[in-house]
Amino acid sequence: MSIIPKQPFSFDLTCNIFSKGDPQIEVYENGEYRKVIRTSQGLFLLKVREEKGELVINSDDPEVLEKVRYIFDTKRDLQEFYSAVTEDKVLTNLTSQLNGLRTPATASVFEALIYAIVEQQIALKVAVIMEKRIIRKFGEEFEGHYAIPTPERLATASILELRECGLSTRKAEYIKGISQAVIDGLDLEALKDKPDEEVIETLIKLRGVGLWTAEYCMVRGMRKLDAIPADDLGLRSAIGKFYFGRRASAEECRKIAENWKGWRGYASWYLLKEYALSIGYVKELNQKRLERL
DNA sequence: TACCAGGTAAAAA
DNA sequence: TTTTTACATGGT
Repeated sequence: MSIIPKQPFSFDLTCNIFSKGDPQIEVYENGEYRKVIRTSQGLFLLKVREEKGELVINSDDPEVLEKVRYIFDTKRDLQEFYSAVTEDKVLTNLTSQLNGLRTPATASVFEALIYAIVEQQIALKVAVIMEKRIIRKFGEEFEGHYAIPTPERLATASILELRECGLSTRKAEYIKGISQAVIDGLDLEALKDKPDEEVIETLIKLRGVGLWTAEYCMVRGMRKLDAIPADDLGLRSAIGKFYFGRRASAEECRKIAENWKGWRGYASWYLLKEYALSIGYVKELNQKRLERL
């Protein structure tokens, strides 16, 4: 089955962050995105490719297709975002360079929340190593791949087992606590439909979840596109580079972001993408463009 | 070798 | 109430 995404849409740019991913967890290689997802039918090894502007999926299950639409944000009209930020020169430049880039979401809110905890304070590269250890250790094996661990599995993991993945005792406790809260009835998925303030209020009641973690989770796991993790070091560096010539403070970030109202999540993703994740890619892309001229 | 890194809760002041 | 500290570990 295939999906026709709303243009502009760039599968290659959107998947780029997975190009160095773990082939057994989540990866983009040889033009194919691959990940084990959880549906009401159980686990499924999702494979997505782009052909002639359409996303080709190895399933015709409506639930899987809807998941793909969600992960790659295929229904959104990016032109609305581009039009909304035309007064911002920095962003206008980026939106033309990164035309069609979507923010890839996690398949579940829980997944984003766990990543957020792991990524607190430590270097992103270190965090990614730990995340892979956690998934390999606690995730169910399926067709040679590993699924994202369930709250049930993480809640019953021992502190020692989690620490063996490199986590601090504290973060191990956070992850167990959040998993237990989900088991006890906290419906993270339902938060997607609640107003931003209510989501933040709910999330920061959890031990280990501060404002940064809540906002990160909203952007990465809920498509709350107006949320912005202003405390994020990477974002503060990115905004700083473009608007201040030094690392910006969280307050300065929120102030700049007022201009992007309605699209703060997307705007910050474009800035981060350029600044930290794929500067090389954009350069390479532009180089290819030049060569063609 | 230190020091830093997409923070947070708990202790100390 | 506000400020400081501990935490884990891989890069640089």
